[in-house]
Amino acid sequence: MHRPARRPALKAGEVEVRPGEFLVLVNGERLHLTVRELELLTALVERRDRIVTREELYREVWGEPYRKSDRSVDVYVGKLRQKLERAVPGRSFIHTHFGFGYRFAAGPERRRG
Amino acid sequence: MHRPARRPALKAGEVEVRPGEFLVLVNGERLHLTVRELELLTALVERRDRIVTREELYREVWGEPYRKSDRSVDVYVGKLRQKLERAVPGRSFIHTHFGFGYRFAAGPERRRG
DNA sequence: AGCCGCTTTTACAGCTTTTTCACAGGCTGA
DNA sequence: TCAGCCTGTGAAAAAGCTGTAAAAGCGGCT
Repeated sequence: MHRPARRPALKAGEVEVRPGEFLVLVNGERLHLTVRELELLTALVERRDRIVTREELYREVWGEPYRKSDRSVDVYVGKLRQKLERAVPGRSFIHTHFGFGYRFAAGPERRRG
Repeated sequence: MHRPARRPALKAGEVEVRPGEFLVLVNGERLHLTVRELELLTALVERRDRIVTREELYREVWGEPYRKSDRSVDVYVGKLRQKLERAVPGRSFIHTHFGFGYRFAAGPERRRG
């Protein structure tokens, strides 16, 4: 893993991630996450509004090559969704793109191009 | 699932394809495509204004030799036409050249061939 | 040891996509 | 015009992907 020791805080809508402080705030409330959950959420928020493959997420968070049979990313996306849903009911942050990967989006669709 | 990592964005009239981001924009709006649809559209746009045989398309997208009885290319051209028609009614991007193949064209016709 | 919390793996149901099939209709050369 | 190959397309079958609960694994702690 080659991430800098100090990683900047990221804000995406209601979600604020401060990886360096091991802290996630949702609407100002602390969200209790495990290490893996925090790292995966950080990776997703760093890449917000983009479709990210499982391979990229796995490499970034687990630090080793992805095996297609490995479902860890899916399982942790599930955990994050549960916790985010409890924090902000009715809102969905992590979107599935079938066959491609996942995309974190906090705001309304951003127009691109 | 994902092919060459960094493929450049392509723009052809109203259609912009960003294969590296798994993204297609039509008049700035995201067009939701499946993996095969995206790859086929990318192959066509990369060869825009040229007649492309099914053999070439099949090799490029499916990565294996074409069998003459295989209608996959036709089926997916149909799917792309439907989705493009919904995005830009009245415009047709993918033209059939009977006995030869297909041709993607976004701009006005330059000449007949 | 037993318990606890976290991570990884497994299993399977439910979906979506892809492939294949069948047939209607189109095109072309003779 | 007609026979015969080509193309469009809906639909069924096959393949593949995702969500998720539950089991199994792994340290650390008391």
